[in-house]
Amino acid sequence: MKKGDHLFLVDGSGYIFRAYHALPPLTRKSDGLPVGAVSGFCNMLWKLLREARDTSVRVTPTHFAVIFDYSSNTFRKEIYPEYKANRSAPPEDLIPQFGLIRQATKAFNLPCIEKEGYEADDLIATYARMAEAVGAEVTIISSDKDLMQLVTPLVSMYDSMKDKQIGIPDVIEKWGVPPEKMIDLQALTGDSTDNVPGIPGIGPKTAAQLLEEFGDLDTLLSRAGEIKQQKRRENIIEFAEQARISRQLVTLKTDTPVDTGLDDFGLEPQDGPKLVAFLKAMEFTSLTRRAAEATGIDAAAIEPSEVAVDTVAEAHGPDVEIPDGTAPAATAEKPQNKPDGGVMLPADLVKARADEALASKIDTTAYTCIRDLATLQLWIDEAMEAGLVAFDTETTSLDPMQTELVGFSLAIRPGHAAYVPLNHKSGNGDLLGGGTVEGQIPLDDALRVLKPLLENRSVLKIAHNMKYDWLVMHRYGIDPHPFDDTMLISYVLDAGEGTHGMDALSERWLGHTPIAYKDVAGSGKSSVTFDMVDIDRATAYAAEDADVTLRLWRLLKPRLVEDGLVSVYERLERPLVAVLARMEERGISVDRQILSRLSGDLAQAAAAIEHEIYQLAGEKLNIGSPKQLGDILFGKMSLPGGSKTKTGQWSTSAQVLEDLAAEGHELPRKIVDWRQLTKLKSTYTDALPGYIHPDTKRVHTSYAMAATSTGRLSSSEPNLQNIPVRTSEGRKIRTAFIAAPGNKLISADYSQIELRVLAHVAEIPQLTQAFADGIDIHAMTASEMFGVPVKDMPSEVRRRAKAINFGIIYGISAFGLANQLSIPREEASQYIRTYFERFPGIKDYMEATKAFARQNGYVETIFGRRAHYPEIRSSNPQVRAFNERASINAPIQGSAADIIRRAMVRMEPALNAAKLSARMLLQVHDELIFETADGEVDATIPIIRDVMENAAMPAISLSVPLQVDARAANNWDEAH
DNA sequence: GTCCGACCGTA
DNA sequence: TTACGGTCGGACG
Repeated sequence: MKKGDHLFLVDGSGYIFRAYHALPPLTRKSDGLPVGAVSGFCNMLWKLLREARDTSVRVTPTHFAVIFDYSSNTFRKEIYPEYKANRSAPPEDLIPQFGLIRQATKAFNLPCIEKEGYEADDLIATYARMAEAVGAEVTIISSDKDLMQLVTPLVSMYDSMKDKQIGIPDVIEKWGVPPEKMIDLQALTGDSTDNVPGIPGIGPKTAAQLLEEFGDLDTLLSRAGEIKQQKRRENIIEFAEQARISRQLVTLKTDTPVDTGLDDFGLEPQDGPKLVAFLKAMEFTSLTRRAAEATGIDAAAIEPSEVAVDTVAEAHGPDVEIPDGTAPAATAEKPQNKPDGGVMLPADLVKARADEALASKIDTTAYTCIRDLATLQLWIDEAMEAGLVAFDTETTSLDPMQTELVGFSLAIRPGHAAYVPLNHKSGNGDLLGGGTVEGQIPLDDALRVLKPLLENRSVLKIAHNMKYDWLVMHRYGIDPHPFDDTMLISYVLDAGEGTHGMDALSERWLGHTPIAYKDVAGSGKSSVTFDMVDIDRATAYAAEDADVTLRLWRLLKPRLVEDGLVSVYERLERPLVAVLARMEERGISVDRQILSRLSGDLAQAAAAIEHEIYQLAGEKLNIGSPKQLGDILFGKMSLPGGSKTKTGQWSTSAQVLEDLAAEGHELPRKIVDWRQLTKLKSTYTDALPGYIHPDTKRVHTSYAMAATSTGRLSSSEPNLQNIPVRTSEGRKIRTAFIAAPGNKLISADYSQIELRVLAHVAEIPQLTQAFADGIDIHAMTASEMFGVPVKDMPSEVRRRAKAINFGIIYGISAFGLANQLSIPREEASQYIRTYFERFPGIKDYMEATKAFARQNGYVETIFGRRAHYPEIRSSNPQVRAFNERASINAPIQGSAADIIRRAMVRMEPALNAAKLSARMLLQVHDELIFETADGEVDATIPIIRDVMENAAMPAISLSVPLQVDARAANNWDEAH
């Protein structure tokens, strides 16, 4: 930058608040996202930049930057803790706009500047002085009086909302003092909005008069005795120190350490497509049109950009790989409905959509069946025009890795839905297998016209359980995006409130029972695959699913905004869909021979024990039947003590049998051994080979994203999250999970993540310190509780402390702990009391969590995910106690689940950036399994560790470090 | 054929 | 004492 250049500095943060209050509220039509301040901001930038190109206007910028506050924790808080302490949380419908305005700045191709610990005003002051020093002119786009101290012959201000230039004469006219005395003036008057005290009874007029008379603040304070008016004199003397503090508070820092130099602010040409894409995403139609015209591009050809929405104030940080900013929503306030009406606020939209959903009836006879390419093209054109479409696939199997596409359905508006049959067969098949039904579009033709729709970035695809449809379509060479998933939206909104299947949601929200699958395809032995279903029946069923999905989306999506859950959905759920789909698609290699050999060994060992059991029991029996076992043990043999199950049967649990074995009985021991062997055989070594895919020769599990109340994933068909590890016999099964030739498996797991989360959320100093020091956490607990030194601690003492630590995470009860440790309940009770005495913060956390759950009906993770406990207020003490324990556990288990989700979302980009080929294969709650080429192992592990250990950042800065242990080997057993 | 309880594998 | 899914036996229709 040089003399003659002209720097524009926009006070972005100041603008947000002013625009929010000055402009009418405005929400995005499609989902009710509040965008009023964003709209005003974009219009202002547009105007400033248009004038910048208009050479007939005298003032034109050569350099341009938009400056934001980073957070309210600045050096001023240290000088004066009450500074800005009177500020309440911003209104909820303003919160998402903070992030959007930063994204708008980038869309306009302008530098977006912020710095932790400094206010926007300090950065503006610093840059203004830097520019002045090289002889450049500066215009500050703001009307904030706090910035007026910066005005000089070279620096002026511009109030964009009043279209008014502010120079030295304007400051004098308005405040009665020149700019350089503004600091002293503000020190005297104070500022109620920022909680700057000043001197009581002195307003701008008096302050100006006093400064005129005495020259400056210091002179005034030293000669205060000369003031004639008694009250004024007394006040100035009494509050002199307060005025000096005020001066420090209002004086802008002109030496802020800055990361970006002035030369980086050079005005770049507009990036038309980028700008139009953002404006389209915001649904600012007229500005989109103007921007497209001015930059000479076709707006219709530009796809809206994907915007990230923060719902929590101050949750923005510096640029990171993944835009971020989730944080607890507990401090956010409910949006205030504006009485002036006219504009739909989220709450109104939610209500309107709920009414609409219940009012409109679903007519399954009104759907279209599309049987020729021209009609399909018309529907696709219509969906393109609409910008959104509900989509659903119909297939031959529930397994997306095996299934074949039979048809698909589309819905563009409620009631406006169609089914496209592609591969229906005739039912009266003879030995030749029946024929393909006439009048279906050839699969390749249909996919050719469907692909541009599903991959068009300007058309939102809506599905219920998109991971399934994504996998199906991906196998046909299509990568659907962008998308919304009504199952996941429901999960984010209502986890813990029933299931999130489409039929249940339709029932719950639309008051409509969709056609049951079994009514179309039959059930059990008489069931047929969907390709054998009559096309008319299929049309009613399939098109209805798309219709219902669209209606659910219209109803549920706005609730995300109202409840402040947009970022949970957009950061923790939606991006994971494709990540998990790829993991499922990759599968993991399982060695059939190893399993087969283990199976044989287990069968032999079990058979031997079986004979011994028959001998000891004196008769043959079905050992797998707890009922028969109970009759023998406690009836015929009348062994002592057995407890009963809920249904009054004798319990034959491992615990009971172990206790009997400890008393010297032989039979119970044999039964326990037999159970272990047959469990391993039936559940693992016999079952797993059946899951090996015929083509890929790998095992492809399926992850359920919306199955748990806490935010954890679950795995099924097969469940790869419960592969044995605790016993050496069980661990042999893990040796069958192997890396492909030339590759290694890497296992990376978080160490003690839930206890670390507990230390963070409950703020327990001893735990935090122990994790910071990297010492044995259970031994530390034992030492604190029992006064035993950590060195040479008996293992039994440590074991008890460990059980208590886990108990705490589970919402401890004396009954449960007594059971776990096989000690009297009184003793367990005493342990818990001692624990709470040593770690009082734990007790506080538990009580606070229970109270929150009782008050709100849900609890929250550190990232704002909710887990609902509608029965926490039950009058049944057992039910209530159970819900209390679960609500204590959920924030801990759920926060850990959120952390690993964040790691998973970031993992692929991080590996790609490092040019590594490692593939993420499995997730086991606190562990990730990868497969990578032999030669890349050493380079890959540090990347994995880095992503996992920093996964909470920057949204949450944990008070404890996260530690990840990672190892590579040829099989899962050795890698773990 | 379908459902539920008991049991047990994991974090 | 939290969160899951799979297998089995046994009862029901």
